[in-house]
Amino acid sequence: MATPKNPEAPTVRRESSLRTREMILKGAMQEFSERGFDGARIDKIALRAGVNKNLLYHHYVNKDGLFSALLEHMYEKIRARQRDLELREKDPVDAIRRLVVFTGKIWVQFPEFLRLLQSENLSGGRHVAGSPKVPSLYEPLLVTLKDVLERGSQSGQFRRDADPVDLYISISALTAHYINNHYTFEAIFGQALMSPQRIRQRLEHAADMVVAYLCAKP
Amino acid sequence: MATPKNPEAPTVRRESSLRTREMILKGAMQEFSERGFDGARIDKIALRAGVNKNLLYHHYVNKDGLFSALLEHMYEKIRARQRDLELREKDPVDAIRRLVVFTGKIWVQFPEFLRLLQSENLSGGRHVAGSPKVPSLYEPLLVTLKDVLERGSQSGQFRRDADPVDLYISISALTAHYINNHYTFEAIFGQALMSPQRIRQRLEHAADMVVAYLCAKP
DNA sequence: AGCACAGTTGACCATCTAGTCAATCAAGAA
DNA sequence: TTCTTGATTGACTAGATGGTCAACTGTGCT
Repeated sequence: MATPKNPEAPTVRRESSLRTREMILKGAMQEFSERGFDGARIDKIALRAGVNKNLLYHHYVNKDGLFSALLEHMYEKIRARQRDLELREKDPVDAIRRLVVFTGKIWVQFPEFLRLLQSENLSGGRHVAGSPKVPSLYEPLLVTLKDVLERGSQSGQFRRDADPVDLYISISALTAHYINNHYTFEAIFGQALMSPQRIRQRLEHAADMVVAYLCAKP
Repeated sequence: MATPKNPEAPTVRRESSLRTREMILKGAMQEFSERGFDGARIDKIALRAGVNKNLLYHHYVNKDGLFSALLEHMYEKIRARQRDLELREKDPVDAIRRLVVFTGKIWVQFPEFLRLLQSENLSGGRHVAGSPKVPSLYEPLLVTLKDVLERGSQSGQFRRDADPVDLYISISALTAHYINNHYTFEAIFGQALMSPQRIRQRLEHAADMVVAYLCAKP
């Protein structure tokens, strides 16, 4: 190859390596989300990806590098998904309601991502800390949220003192915490929590709570 | 010894073994909460407890047994703490508000417990599933909560359709999720979340949200 | 044709780790 | 004193695990 003219050009080899990287991330996603960072085994990831173990080291340096890459990849995927939801044009109350339910459905659809985050926070956030890409991904969401809050308070429907960061954390909490901890909650309360109906009830409850907060006078 | 008359009698040996068990749990708490189940090392636990490694196996059979014992121990500790809070005699709104803030403060005071739960849920709740003690610990809390809700709706302050289980999960979510995921949230939002002032703001926000939900008409 | 280099591979290893074994110690019942 | 029994200890191991080494392949630039 030796100093190619166009390094971005899709050559046969470039495509093949792209495919293997995809396969590796897929295998890593399964293994890391099922066992957490420390429980995950490099050999199992290679096996799941159907790829020679050394390719993981070739492409991602080491276990931490692989986890970091996977985390970024998933953040992008989830944010892209969240961006599908258009909030600017709707009635503020509807917009917030939809944001809550939609966020909850994302967790249901990608429970592996939640487990990844759980594992990441358990290990002190060392991978996400080294990724400047992540905050930039979430800035648009915050802007949109601020915009909806602004419109809601100007129309007199929303309180004026709501903090967008706290609000987003609450939306995330009310939906994700339920799924993250369903095993222990099921043990505590002795009831199934992951049936579709029960999840629907949960998301309605979460949406009710957020809307009630925003519409309450402080 | 050979068939002692009173097996409960506090002999010198019984006391010593009690002390070592305490030390082991203390070391296990540190190690498990810092590294999660898979990341924790039996040798490190023994070292931290200042105790011979084989004593862990003598008293708790294996790593899983130790984790289960620790989990039960911590559940008891946390629930005992929660029971300190008397909710029956207060105004319903005040009672709920206090429950939220108090719950949040417990997480701040015992962050290791939250990490333990995170690790437990990450590994599919296999330890808590085998413990019949845990649900019985939480039944009184549910009863109290139902009682407060009942009083609140009879006085006309609270909505009538609030589900106590969903409500408790929400209280837990709004407070614990913030702490559980503060590393990733800090990375996302680029702001410190664990300062005493910021935590106070968070707990006020959580209490506001729960109260607004209960006081809203459905 | 020749060559450089990313991609790919199997063999290998130093180290770590949960768990085991067999022996020793000492409290206290008889 | 003797003897049982739980508490305690050091030495050991089988297997796993993250990571390395050196070699090979074939694309595509010159």
